[in-house]
Amino acid sequence: MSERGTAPAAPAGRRGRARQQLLEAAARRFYADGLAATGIDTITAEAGVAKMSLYNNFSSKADLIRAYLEARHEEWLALYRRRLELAVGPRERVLAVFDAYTDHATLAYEHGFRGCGLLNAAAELPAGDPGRAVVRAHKEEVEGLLAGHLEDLLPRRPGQARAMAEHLAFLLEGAMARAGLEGDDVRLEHARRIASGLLEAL
Amino acid sequence: MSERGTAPAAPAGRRGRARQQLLEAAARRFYADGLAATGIDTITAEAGVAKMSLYNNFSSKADLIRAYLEARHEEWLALYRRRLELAVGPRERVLAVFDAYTDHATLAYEHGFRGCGLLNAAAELPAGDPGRAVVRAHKEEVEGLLAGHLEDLLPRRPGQARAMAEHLAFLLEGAMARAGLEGDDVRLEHARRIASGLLEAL
DNA sequence: CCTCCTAGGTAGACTGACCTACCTATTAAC
DNA sequence: GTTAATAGGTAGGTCAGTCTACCTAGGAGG
Repeated sequence: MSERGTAPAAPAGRRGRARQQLLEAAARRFYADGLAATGIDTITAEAGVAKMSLYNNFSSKADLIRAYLEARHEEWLALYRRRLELAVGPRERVLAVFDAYTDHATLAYEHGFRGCGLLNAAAELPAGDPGRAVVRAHKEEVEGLLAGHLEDLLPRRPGQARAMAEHLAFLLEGAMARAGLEGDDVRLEHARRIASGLLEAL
Repeated sequence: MSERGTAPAAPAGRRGRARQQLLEAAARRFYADGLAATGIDTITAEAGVAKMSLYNNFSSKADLIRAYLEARHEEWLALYRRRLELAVGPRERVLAVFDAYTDHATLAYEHGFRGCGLLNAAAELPAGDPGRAVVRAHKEEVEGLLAGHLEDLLPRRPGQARAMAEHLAFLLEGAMARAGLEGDDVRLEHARRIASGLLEAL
C-alpha cells in the first residue's frame, strides 16, 4: 500500500524520508481527489509528516504539484520500459505503449481508476500554466515513441509512419479518457485490438 | 462576449434573468479556471447578480455544477444538430460529429481553449461522483450517434458499425485532449481527416 | 568506540485571505 | 400584493504559508 512502483519505498534513515512520504501521499491524494481539492494539511497528515517538512522540501504547493507531474511522467516511462524489454519486433514495441497504459490503469485500479493522472491534472490548470506544458510534452513524447517504432516498421515511408503514430496516439488518449470515466480498462483493451488491426493492415 | 451559443442572452424582464446570468458566468469561469478554483463570489460578481440569487436558483454550488454539466451537454447537442442539417448522407453525418467538436473548440478559443469542458470537469470529480456519470453518458451518447450513422452506412454489418463507432469515438476524444493541451484545433482537423479516410475505406 | 555537531525532522500555534452557506431588510416588476 | 431580485453582512470553516522552539539520527573527528 505504501510503495509506488519504482520508488525506493523509504530511504533507510530519517534523512530524506519526509520528502519521499510527501511525494507518495501527494500522488495518492492528487490522483484520487484532484489538485485543488487536496489541501496541504491532508497531504502532510497522510504522509505522517510535519507541515514544515513540506516547506523544507518544496517551496510551495505549486512546486509540489510540479514534482508530482514529473513523477507521473517518470512512473509511466518505467512501466513502458518494462514492457519494451518483453517486446520483439517493431509491431510489439508499438503495442508495448498500449500495454503501459493498461499497466497504469491496473496500478491505479485498487484506489479508484480515474484515467490519466497527467491529463486530469492539466484539466485543473489554467490556460497558460507551465504544468500544462509538462503534460503536453509527455503526450508528445508518447507519440514520438510510437513514431519511432513505426519508422522501424516503415523505413521507406516516414510520412505514413508519423501519420499512423498520431492516429494511434489519438486512439490511446481517447480510450484512456473513456476508461477513466468507466472505471476499468475494457476500453484500453479495445484500443489495443484496434491498433493491432491497423498494424496488421500496414 | 456575453451570449453563449443557444442561450437566450437575457429573458426580457428581470424575472429569471439572474439564473441565466449565473449559468453564463459559471460556464465561463468553470471552463477557464476549473470547478474547485472558482468561488461563488467570483461567479455572482461576474454575473452581476446578488449572492442570494445563486441560492434562490440553485440549492448549492454542487447543484450549479450539475446544471453546468447539463448545459454543456445541451450546448454540444445544439452544435451537432446544426451540423447535421447541413450533412448529406451517412458519411457526412458521421463527420458532422467531428465538425461539432471543432465548433466547440472555436467557440471556446477566444477565451483560451482548454479541451472538452465536460471531460475537464470530470477530472475534478472524485470516483463515485454523480457528475462523472453525466459526463460518461454524454460520451456514450456521442458514440451512439456515430454508431447510428454507421449502421445506416453498413446496414448488413451492425457489428462492424459499432466497432467503427468506438474507433471514431476514441479518435475524437484523443484529438480533443491533445487539442486542449495545444490550445488550437489542428489536432481535431487531423482526426477528421483520419476519420474521413477510414470511412472511404469501408 | 564514543562524543559532538548539525541538518533535517518534530508539534502546534498563528495570520490573513478566502470559502460556502445563510440571513435581513429593501426595492422593483409583473 | 406577491414574487423575485437587490446590497451587504455574518458564521464557521479551510486554505496556504510562516514561525518558534525543540528533538534526534547519524556522519565526522578524535
